[in-house]
Amino acid sequence: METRELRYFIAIAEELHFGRAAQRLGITQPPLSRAISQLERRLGVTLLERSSRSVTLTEAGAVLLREGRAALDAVDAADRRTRRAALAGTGQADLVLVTKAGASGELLSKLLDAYAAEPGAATVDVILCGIAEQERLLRDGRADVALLHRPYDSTVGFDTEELCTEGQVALLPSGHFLTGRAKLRMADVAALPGLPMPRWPGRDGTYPDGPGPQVRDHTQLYQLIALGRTCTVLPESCRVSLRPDITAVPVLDAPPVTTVIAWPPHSRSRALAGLVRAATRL
Amino acid sequence: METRELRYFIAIAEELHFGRAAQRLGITQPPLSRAISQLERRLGVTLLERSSRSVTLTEAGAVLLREGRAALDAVDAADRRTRRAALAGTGQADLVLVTKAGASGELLSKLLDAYAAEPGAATVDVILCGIAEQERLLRDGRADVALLHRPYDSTVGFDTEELCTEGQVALLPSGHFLTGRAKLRMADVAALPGLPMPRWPGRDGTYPDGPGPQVRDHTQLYQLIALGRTCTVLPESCRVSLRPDITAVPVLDAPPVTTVIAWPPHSRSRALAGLVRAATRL
DNA sequence: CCGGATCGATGCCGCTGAGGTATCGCTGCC
DNA sequence: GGCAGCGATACCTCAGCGGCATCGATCCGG
Repeated sequence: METRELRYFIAIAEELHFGRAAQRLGITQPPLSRAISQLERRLGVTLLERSSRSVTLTEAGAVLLREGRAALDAVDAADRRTRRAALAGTGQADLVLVTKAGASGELLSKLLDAYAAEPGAATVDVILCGIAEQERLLRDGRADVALLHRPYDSTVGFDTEELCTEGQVALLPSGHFLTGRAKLRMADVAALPGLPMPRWPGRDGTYPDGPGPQVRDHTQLYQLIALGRTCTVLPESCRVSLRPDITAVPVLDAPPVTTVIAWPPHSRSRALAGLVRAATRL
Repeated sequence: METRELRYFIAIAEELHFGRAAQRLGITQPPLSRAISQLERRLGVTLLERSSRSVTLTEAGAVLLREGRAALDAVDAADRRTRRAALAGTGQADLVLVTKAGASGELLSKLLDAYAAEPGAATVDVILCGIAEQERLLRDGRADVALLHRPYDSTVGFDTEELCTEGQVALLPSGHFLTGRAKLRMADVAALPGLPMPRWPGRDGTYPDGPGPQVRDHTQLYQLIALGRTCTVLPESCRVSLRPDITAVPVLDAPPVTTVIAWPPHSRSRALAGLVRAATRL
């Protein structure tokens, strides 16, 4: 199976329309029709049900869509990582690290400092993004390593080392009556009248239903907390960069958050191994 | 990058010889030379250092070898799983499960029974093999799901659910003086004079150095234990199928072994989801 | 120091197959 | 029933893949 065929099939499987898929691929419709039926012939499998008015995926087609995406990501990763490997020492970044904006800022800077101090350390680029993108960046080779936070982030499919574990704190508007308490329980925070927990977008970009305000990043979140519209529970390391109009109170029974360094299991380059070593020594 | 180019490059990177690589690929040498230099031109990267008497990999070439193998495995997996998906309901196996021979026999049969009793259960094939092959089979799509044993097996790169945890027992020849004890410690077993621990092959197929006998499977192992040539520590579930000339004694401070069900993270088909559900309900 | 052997690169040719244009056949809709 | 939308097919062109012959560089034995 050639990657061209995979790309074609995935385009059709996503569009469910030969014409539009062809347009997206920058070719015309007939070669696309032929490529797909040839792929079906070679696999000995019907991938699409065509009814001259609509195209639908068969069971096997759905499998190939899932598996093919993963395979194409792997091929793209090979391409990108090879290109980047060739630039080593030219001032380009040898490693690309992704993490969530607003999380583990202190740990990250300590890690980068510690690694940079090592002899022969590679240069490290940092990308800040949402969790949904992190996985994708690691899988398709635009990034090499990530800082993730269990149990919030899934570490499925990656090799990991634990870096540190911390408790969680509730963030409340300063002056809120609960800020007088030295410690809280989840039940105290969950049912606060007038301060519903915020809703974060899922990995498909849509928001779950519920009473809380929609938030996309920590700036929005902090603003809404300061305004007295929401409250939240975050790892206690967020305290070092907290605005004065927000107060943090430890939540005893919140699950502890473990920061881990994660990378695709097969890609253990020398530079990556050095970074991981520096991280575990912190 | 096309899979053909990847296959060509990997062949050369492994052989480090254009002629032999071409032979292995079933083509002649000139097209291979051209394909590689074209790949290098397209990537903008030198992959091989040719000195007209020898071929060596560059840094970037080594990266592409690693990443390319993973990518090709992913493409092969897409191919195989698509083919198998199309055979659903034709009496072919819908799921292929791998595990080590001689481990968790009881758990496995309970799992298969429980799943088979579910409405709409798919047919499940079982492959027994060594740990080195398990990973590969899962990665290139010849298998869909595995039973692994932490901490012995690495679960890196896979999604897992824990099934059960058990202690470990020492296996000694019946009549050995230690079999009179109700419990042991690792130190008791490690330093037994005349009963050195056996040596298992690593994932490259070679045996580590040491005094113990080389073993390749449990039959060999049991034979050597019964002969009084070695002893070992295994999960206690091995007791149900133990020969009478071998005696098991609990080892209190041996690390507990957790049996997990593992699968590639992106491939969560309905059948697989059903099997995992049945497993967690055991 | 030279002739032969080895090995990768290059020039040239034939043919497969990928992509384009035009058109057909089917289907749902007004 | 006419028309529009959509995928399949027929036919053509040409890029590019693979094979053959050969070149140029390097190593080696004598």
